[in-house]
Amino acid sequence: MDGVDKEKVQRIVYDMSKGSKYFENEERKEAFMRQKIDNMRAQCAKLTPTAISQYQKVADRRILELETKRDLSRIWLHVDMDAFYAAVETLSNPSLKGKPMAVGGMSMISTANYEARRFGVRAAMPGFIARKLCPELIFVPVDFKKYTYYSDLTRKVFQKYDPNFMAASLDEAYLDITDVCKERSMTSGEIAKELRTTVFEETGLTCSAGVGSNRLLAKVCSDINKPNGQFVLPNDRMAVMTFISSLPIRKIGGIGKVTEHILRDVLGINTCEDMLQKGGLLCALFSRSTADFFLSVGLGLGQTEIPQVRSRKSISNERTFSSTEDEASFYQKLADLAEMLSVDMQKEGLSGRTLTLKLKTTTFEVRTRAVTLQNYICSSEDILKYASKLLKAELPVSLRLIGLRLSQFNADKVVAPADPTQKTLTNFLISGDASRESMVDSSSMSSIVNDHHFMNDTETGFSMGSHEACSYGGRDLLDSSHFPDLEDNNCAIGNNDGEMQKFHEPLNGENGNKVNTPERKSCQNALSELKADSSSVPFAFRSLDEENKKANLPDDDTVSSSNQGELLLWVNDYKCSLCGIELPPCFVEERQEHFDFHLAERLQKEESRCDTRMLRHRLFPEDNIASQRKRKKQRASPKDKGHIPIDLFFVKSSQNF
DNA sequence: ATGGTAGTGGGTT
DNA sequence: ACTCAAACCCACTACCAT
Repeated sequence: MDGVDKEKVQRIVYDMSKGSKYFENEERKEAFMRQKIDNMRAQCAKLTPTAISQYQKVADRRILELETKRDLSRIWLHVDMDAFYAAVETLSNPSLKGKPMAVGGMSMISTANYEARRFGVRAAMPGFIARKLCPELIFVPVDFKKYTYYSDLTRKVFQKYDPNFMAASLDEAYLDITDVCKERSMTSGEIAKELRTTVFEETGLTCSAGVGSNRLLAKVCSDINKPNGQFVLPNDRMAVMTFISSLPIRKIGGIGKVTEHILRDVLGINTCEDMLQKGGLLCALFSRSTADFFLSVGLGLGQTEIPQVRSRKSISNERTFSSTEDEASFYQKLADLAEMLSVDMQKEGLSGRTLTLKLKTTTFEVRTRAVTLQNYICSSEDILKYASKLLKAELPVSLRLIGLRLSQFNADKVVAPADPTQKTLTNFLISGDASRESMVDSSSMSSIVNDHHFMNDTETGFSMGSHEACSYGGRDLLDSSHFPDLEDNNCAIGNNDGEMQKFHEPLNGENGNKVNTPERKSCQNALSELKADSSSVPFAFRSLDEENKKANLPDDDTVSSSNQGELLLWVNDYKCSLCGIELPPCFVEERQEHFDFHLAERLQKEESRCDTRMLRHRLFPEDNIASQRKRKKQRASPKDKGHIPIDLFFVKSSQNF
């Protein structure tokens, strides 16, 4: 954009943000990024000349291999509507024409028209800053219905050129125009021009187009003569290499601010061509998939295939509100989100077994906490039940956002869960272990993908974003290796605070003890349950342990040596590890009955060949209990040491035998 | 002990 | 008084098998 006073814009944005919680969080993030860059630099410096030349060889070979995959046979067109939301709003209110306008509100704007952009107003900029940059800026609230309507109109046009076109968003699409070019004996540029004209005729909206031999290139091209323009990159290797050579890496989809920064500051990479020159270092510092992506960018390669139908993997919703510590309002918001999510799930006929709670604290720190269930859920009651448990473990906390996500869908849209439960009991009875068989399958599948790494990123901690989406779909193999009915201890609430937190913990002195470590979390769980019912919890494994030690029976491997699946545990102090039924700790008698039920099942099966001593050994294998207890204890943080974790115990003692 | 895998959290786009 | 949704990648950990 010409005529934008960049420095003035930057100063205003800075002045408006400075001192805010948001700004402080941005500074933390930047500090973290600088740390990452320093780590990578150190790693670079450690490389010996021989190692570098080794990696260079690896890179050269990789480049040759990637080159063989170059496909110049397809013609891809990327269409991008110009300032889509703003343009639609101008259509429905022509008085906005020629005036600086933004779609959104004071807190955030989605799109700005070109008049507003001249003032430095941008998408994803908060409205109050935009207004400072351009006091006469007109704000128009978002109206997705309208945008969807116009998006559908454009898609009807796209369909005429490629019935299988790929919609990337409401305002972007990829079309494979190879066939239509051939059939109508037109050049790709002519097709692009005609398509843009038709879109304008049908909608009154302008768009920009890019043509290239793959989607990555087409996308870059559509940006070149924007707005209301187009650019064609011929399907010719030399043309592609020339085009790519001077192209700044930031223009590539999948390379954003952070990646650009890292590549520039660590390796001195500015253009796509530099990717090839520094191929050795890229292979030395990044995982194979990431290095492959970078190298293929250097070669101007991209996806040319129409991807297999990608089913959606999660549904989520989240809401921002003014910061509060009020727990009652948290639960109200949670209930609303659960209701909305449930409606969305049922609209799609889906149910999921992993529920993720997302929180953004007042200081803009984002946390997610997830639980994977044994059964699939989609009702708002179930969602709210588990979401509340997740949230409870985080209290007290001051929040500005809560979100919920359901994932790990049932593949075949059957809502009835039942199956995992059944299998568990069966496994229990036959002393078999379905998970073992499943694991064989999944490991053999993923070994295809994980056969080789240049090296891992342990030290750098660098993680690449969604480049896979526009490069190689190799990881998709992994998706089919999730067996929904796989029987695991999958009810544990995980909590793995990442490096980010570790890093800024020290910077965050007064808050340091509030960080939720896994230890703290599990203790909080246990504690809250204790509060709910501190008197009636039977706690029997101490004596049990002793008993079994004395028994010290010889191995009875004749049936199976597997101990797993045979213990009755109350996972999270709530759920039977054998069949998934939920019984809170206070249901003491019910729990005993439940245990008896499993026991009776087991006895029937075993009676014929086992004496009771053997049975007891199988039911109470000391190692398992002891080791699980040990692990639980290790997780307890020093200050909570006094509390015994109670989310693991037997209902009945061995006296029954 | 060692190595592979699934689940989870967090970052990035 | 700095959004929302969805995908993917990596690090870490617990767990399991050998």
